[in-house]
Parts: sequence; structure tokens; C-alpha cells
Amino acid sequence: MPKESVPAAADTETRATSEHAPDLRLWLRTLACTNMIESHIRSRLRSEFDITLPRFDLMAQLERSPQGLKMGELSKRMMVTGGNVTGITDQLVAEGLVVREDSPKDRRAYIVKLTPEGRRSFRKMAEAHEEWVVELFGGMDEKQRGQLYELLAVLKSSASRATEKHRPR
Amino acid sequence: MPKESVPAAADTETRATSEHAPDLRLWLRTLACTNMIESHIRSRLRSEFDITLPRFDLMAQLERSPQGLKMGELSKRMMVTGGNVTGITDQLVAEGLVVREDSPKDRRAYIVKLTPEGRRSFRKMAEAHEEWVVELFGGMDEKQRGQLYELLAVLKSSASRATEKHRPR
DNA sequence: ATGGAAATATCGATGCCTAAAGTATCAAAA
DNA sequence: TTTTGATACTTTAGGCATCGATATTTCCAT
Repeated sequence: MPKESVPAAADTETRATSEHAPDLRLWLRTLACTNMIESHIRSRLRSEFDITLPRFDLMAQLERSPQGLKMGELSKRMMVTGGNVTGITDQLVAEGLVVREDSPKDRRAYIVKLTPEGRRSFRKMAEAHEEWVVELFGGMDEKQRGQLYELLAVLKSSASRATEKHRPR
Repeated sequence: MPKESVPAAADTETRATSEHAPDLRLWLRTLACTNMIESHIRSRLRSEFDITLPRFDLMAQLERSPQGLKMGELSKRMMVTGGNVTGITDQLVAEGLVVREDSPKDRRAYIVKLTPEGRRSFRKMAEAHEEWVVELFGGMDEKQRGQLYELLAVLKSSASRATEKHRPR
């Protein structure tokens, strides 16, 4: 039985048509780039390290905070809800990459830490991850990357302002 | 009991630290912009039209193909797997926005079409959606938007080449 | 002190997404 | 005609994400 063909790179830009406003085309192109890159990274994390992006992200937070983090702090830093962190942490604990320790100060809370194996494992993955990103952006020259970086800052504050205006009740 | 605080805009850029390679910071900023915009759009689709982005996207495909599309065609155009399209279509059928008709030519296949109500509903949503995007990019001037559009084309082909090199067996 | 509000984490329900396996149909070769 | 392989779709299992509810603990105003 034939394996399902996979959406390799999620080129959302194909949604654009000539009738679309220029801003819409710009947005769809932005989305297409992000999807392509993120999907490539997900797929290599999976094929080369057998890990998912959310788990990698959680470990990245812990690597930067060797003293460990409470579930709620992880949740804030990763910008995801608490219930989500519970599940991802469960998985990493089961894999022996992370431990939950009781907080000595607050019996409601846990302190999550990388295990030695988790730390070792993460460092290898992070190195590869950075190389992939360098490859993905490697077709842009230094000046282009700088320009893009600046323009995205403008976009970010533009979008911030717009979302601000439409206040989340 | 306090309601769970929500990850409003997923600012992945906060993951960046000074030790990160410039390319990594650029990537995280790209991701941050996309997440912020996409999350805003999702949230407004939900609050103003009570619909999800995937359902909106599926309807957008059908709007552009008034003769209807087979499930497999939807899957290809939306760049998602077939099983996914099955689920989303089920929902839209239940809401009366879409119909599955038997293909007269091929008894394996369905033709999915917007219902009149689906079409009416989609047009209203699409108009609002476009306005939101215009607002979100409104803080950039014409020249900046043009530059961004061009730079993203460079990035897209750069990323394409990189993913090409690392051939998905 | 103590009673209520806030904080910490978990759980259950729901939705989107993939990969893999299963069913039905089609088309063409043996 | 029968078989064979490809195609169209569904189903199942697993992961990630949200939301809302709940249990426990802590904090604070009285």
C-alpha cells in the first residue's frame, strides 16, 4: 500500500491569486518562508535525533537556566499554556532527559531540570540546529540578512501596534 | 479561580540570547513575526466569525474553484495530509458550509463544494481577513513592504536550495 | 488567626496535524 | 476474465495546542 505523500514544505503562497491585495501576497509569502524553514527543521530533528520541536524548545529553555525552572516559568517563556507544558514535560521525563523536583520553597511547584544525559543530548542537537539555520539562510548575503532583520523589526512593531489597537477584550 | 493566562502572540524571539549566531537571531525574529500575525488572525476569526483558520483556508480554496474540488485536490492545495482534510471537511459539512457530492465519474471520489450559505459566509470573512492583514502591515511604508517582499523571495529560494540539498531520501 | 483571593499544576475535552494501515474503486495487463 | 497495481478516501494512534475546571497551597487583609 502506497505511503501517503507528504506536504514537504507547506508553500502557503500558492493561496495567493492576482486579485489579492499586495499586503495579502506579502503576508502569504512571509508565511510560506516560515513554514518551509520550520518544517525542514522539524523533519531533521525527527529524522536525525528522533525528537520533536516542542521538546527541543523546552530543553533549550532549561539549558539556559541551569538552576531549573518551574512549570509556570517554562510556560511563560515558551508562550504556551500550562497544560501543554505538563504534557511535554511528561514525555521528556519518560525519556530520561529531564527531571521534576519538588520545590523546597513552594509545595505547589516543581522545579524542572535537565538530566546530565539531557544536557549532553541537547548540546549535540543545538549545534546541528544552528548549522541547519545557517544553511537555510546561506543564500542571502550579509547585507540582505541585515536588511531583512531590520525590516522584520519594523513589521514586528507594526503588528504589535495593530494587535494592541484591537484590544483583546 | 483565575482563568489561565493566554500566550497572546508567541514571541519566539525571546528565545534568542547574545551568544546566538546572527542567523539564529534572524530566524527567531522571522518566526516571532509570523506567529504574532497568525495568532492574531486566528483569534479574530474565532472571536468574530467563530471559525478556525484551517476551515477558513479550506473554504478559501473552494471559493476559488466554484466547480468544487476532490478531497485529494484540497489536500494538495492546502499542503496538508488527506486524513486532515477528511476531518476538516466533516466539520464544515456538519456546519452546513460545505457539501460532499459523489463524483459522477469516479465512485471513489467526492466533490466538495461550498453551499450557498458557505459562499455567503466566506465572502464576509475574507473581506474582514484582508482588512486585518492590511492593518497588521500598515506600519510599514510602501518602500519597506516592497523591500521585504523582495528579500523574502531571496530567502525562499535560499531555503528551497538548502532543503533540496538535504534530500528527503 | 482565618477566610477568601490568587497562584501552581493537573486533567479532560476538543481540534489540528502527521504517519501508517485499511477499504473500495479504477484501469490496464495477463 | 482475472489479477495486479495505483488511486481516493477513511480510520486509528500519537503528538501538540487551547480552554475550562479542579485540587492544593500560599498570600494577604482583616
